[in-house]
This record gives sequence, structure tokens and C-alpha cells, in this order.
Amino acid sequence: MEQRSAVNIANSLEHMIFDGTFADGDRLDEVRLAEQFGVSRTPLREALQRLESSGLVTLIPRRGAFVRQPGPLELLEMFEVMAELEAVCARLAARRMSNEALEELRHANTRCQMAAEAQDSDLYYAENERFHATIYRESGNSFLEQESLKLQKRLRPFRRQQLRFRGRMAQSLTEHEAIVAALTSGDSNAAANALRDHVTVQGERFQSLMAGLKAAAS
Amino acid sequence: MEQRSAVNIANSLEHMIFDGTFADGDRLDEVRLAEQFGVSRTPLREALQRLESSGLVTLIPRRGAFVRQPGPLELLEMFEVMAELEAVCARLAARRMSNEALEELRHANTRCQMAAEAQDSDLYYAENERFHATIYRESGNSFLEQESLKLQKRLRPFRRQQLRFRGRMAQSLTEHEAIVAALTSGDSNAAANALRDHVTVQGERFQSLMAGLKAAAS
DNA sequence: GTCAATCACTTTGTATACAAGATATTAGTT
DNA sequence: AACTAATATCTTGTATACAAAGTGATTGAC
Repeated sequence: MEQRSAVNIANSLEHMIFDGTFADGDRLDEVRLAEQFGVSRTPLREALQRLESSGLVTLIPRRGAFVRQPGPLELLEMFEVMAELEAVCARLAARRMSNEALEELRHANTRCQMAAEAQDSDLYYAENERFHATIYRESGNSFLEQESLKLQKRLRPFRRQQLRFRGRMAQSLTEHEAIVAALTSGDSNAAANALRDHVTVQGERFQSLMAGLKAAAS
Repeated sequence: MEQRSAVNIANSLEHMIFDGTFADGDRLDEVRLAEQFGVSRTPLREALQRLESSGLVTLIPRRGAFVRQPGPLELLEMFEVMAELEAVCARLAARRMSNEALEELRHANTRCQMAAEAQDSDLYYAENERFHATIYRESGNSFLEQESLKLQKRLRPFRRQQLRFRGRMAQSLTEHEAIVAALTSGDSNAAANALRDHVTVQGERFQSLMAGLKAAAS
């Protein structure tokens, strides 16, 4: 864990929060983390300030920094917003997308298909992200693209598990094809609905997963 | 300008960037600002880190902090996203809104009307924001509400000017009534379209304003 | 024995000091 | 006179030191 500079520390901490090194509500001890990173408290505090604006930690004055993992309710809300954001991207992309970009999208989906045939869910996940990112980009609105990428990144750790559901990759592929078809025909409403449903399914899967966990815990 | 604590400094700087105290590309001198605020460089730097994640300044390593005002293109993109976000809020609110909330919305619109009759564009602006914020809240999705409020805040300085166009307040009011009607009937598509158009008009006004400025400058 | 108050210790917030990189200026050479 | 190189100055980045607020433990009183 030899890392220098305040901005890199923020990224490292972000990663550690995402991969579950810290649980929800954990206090981030400044001196402890500072010596772990081999820096003083000053750059570490600057990193914490950044994480607070990203919503990953809560900064309570005179008390410290606490990691703030989204709860089930907030996650559902975020999935709902993600679905709507992607629907907007699709609607805009349906009108603005070039033929070259459509070809690129089909290529991305082909790579998804290969990953699915190899039953490689990690690879599928990576290619799937590129498929979606292509649609964000082709919305022709960089601000929308950036916002979508931000939320995609934020939801990544929670989305990832879902591909391990049996048959999910195959279903996802089918939905991709419907999306490509709608974008090809330039039908913006169909594209928006297809993408919204595609993402919403993941949110619902997540909901049932959470319900299962909750039932198991009681 | 007697202000203490890092988080307050961030808010003050944000305000100063919004109200045009700093122009696009201006370098924010740490020592200069520190003594203006009557603090040391440490809390001021922490404030700058926060502003960077909000996208208001760019932090170039070993060079300093530079204010980053969105250009005409980026502003149009932001208006487009705002329109779509509000459309989503409206679609969800149309299904989820309670009768009490609808009543509250009508009240908010009544206050807008009073402000319009008094030709008080500042008051109209404030009441208009509350009208919109009510719809965000009634989307029943706090995450969406927060994101919408963030973008609303970001676009505030640019939106504000538009109400000074002759007849804009009256037109805005008419559009509000269409929105309230759609929400009352629970027609989510109509509500989404009404709100999208309502916001898009502002973006287009802004575009023509920018075009005018550009033409005048050449 | 339990509750409360005071004191010690821990931790955050801020200032200052120091190191390293970037910019500007000046001097020297062509 | 113009361009380059070297140096001086300024600015950022980081460490350390100090002050203030908070937490916990111990002691005393009821």
C-alpha cells in the first residue's frame, strides 16, 4: 500500500470502500490511515473531503469520517435513476447515432456474446459496461455521458453479483439485441423503453436478493 | 468576509464563482484567499478539493486551482439533462403523488402567479424553484430528488436571467398549469412531456441569448 | 452500589514550517 | 538584438506542531 499524493489516496480509499474493506458506519481513522499510506494527515484529510462530496463518506465535525454505504432503499432508488438515465441516453442516441457507432455497438455485443458462451461472467461484465458506455457516448451529450458513467461506477459493486444468477447472461444478451434493433430502426421510444427495462430488471433482481438476505438474517 | 471552517469556505467560494466574482479560467490563489478569509492555507485547500469534485474548479497538480465555468455547449447539455431529469421526476410523481402534495403544488403555483402579477422576477424565481422542488420530492425517489436539486442549483445563475425576457413569466405560468393538470389526472407521459418542454424552452432561450452575444461580439 | 462530575487521554481542526517543482528574470553568448 | 541557460522567486504539496473539542475512565458522593 505504497501510494503518494492526495488524489491517489482518494481513489484508493474509494476502491477500498467499494470492495468492502470498510463496512457501513466504519470510522476512518486519520492517523491510522495516514501511516498505512505512508503520508501525513494533511493529504489524507484532503482525500476525505473529496470522498465526502462524492457521497461515499459522511464528515461529522469534530467526530470524524464515517463510510456511508447506500442501504437497500437508496440502492433501489439509484437503480431507478440509472434506468431512467440510460433510457434518456437511448432516446437521444436513437436519433443521433451514426452508422459507424451502430457497428461498434454490435461489435461490443458480439464480445458480450463470446463472453457469455465462455461462461466468463467477469469478462461479460466488462464488455457489458463497454456496450452501455457506447450508448452513453452516442447520446451526443458529454455531460449526460459523464453523469451516467459516474452512476455506473457507483453501482458497479452491486451490479456485478447479479450476473452469477443462472441464465442472467443469456437473458441480458437477448435484451441487448432488442436495444440494438430499436437503435438501428431509430425508434427512440422503443430504445428508451428497452434500455429502461433492461436496467430495471437488475434493480428487481437486486431487490429479491436483498429480500432473501433479509429473510435469511432473521 | 469573516468566515471560518473549511466547509463554510467552500460554500462561500461556490457563491463567489456563481455570482461572477471569478471569471472562467481565473486562478484561485491560495495565500491570497486564505488571508481574505482570515484562515491558513490548510482549510482553504480542503475547500478547493471539495470544489473540484463538484466540478466548479479544475485542480492542476503543482499549478493551482482554476475556476471552470461551463461554456455554451456544456450549458446546453446541462439544460438538456435537467429537462430529462425533471421529466423523469414528473413521470414518477404522476403515479405516486398524494392529494395533499398536489394541493401544495397548486399553492406553490399560486405564489408564482402572485409574483408574476407583481412583476417581481426575483420572487417569481424563488417560488418557481419551490414549485419544481416539490415535483422532485414527489417523485418518491430521494436520490433523484437530490440529483435534481444539485443540477438546479448549478444552473441557477444561468436560469435566472431568462425571466427578464418580456412575457416569459406569463408563459411559464401557463406551462405550470399544464403540468399541474397532467399530474392531477395522473397521466405520467403527459406530465413528463409537459415538464420536459417547460425546461427545454429555457435551454432554447439560453441558446438564442448566447447566439445573440456571439453575433454582437464578432 | 450506582450515578455524577472531574480529569486524563484521544482525536479533530488549524497554523506554521519546510521541501520540491514551476515560473520569471537576468545574464551571457551567438 | 535575440535566444538560451542559469538562478532567484514564488507557489504548491506535505509534514509537524499546537489548540480545542470530545470521549472515556476514575473517583467521590449519595
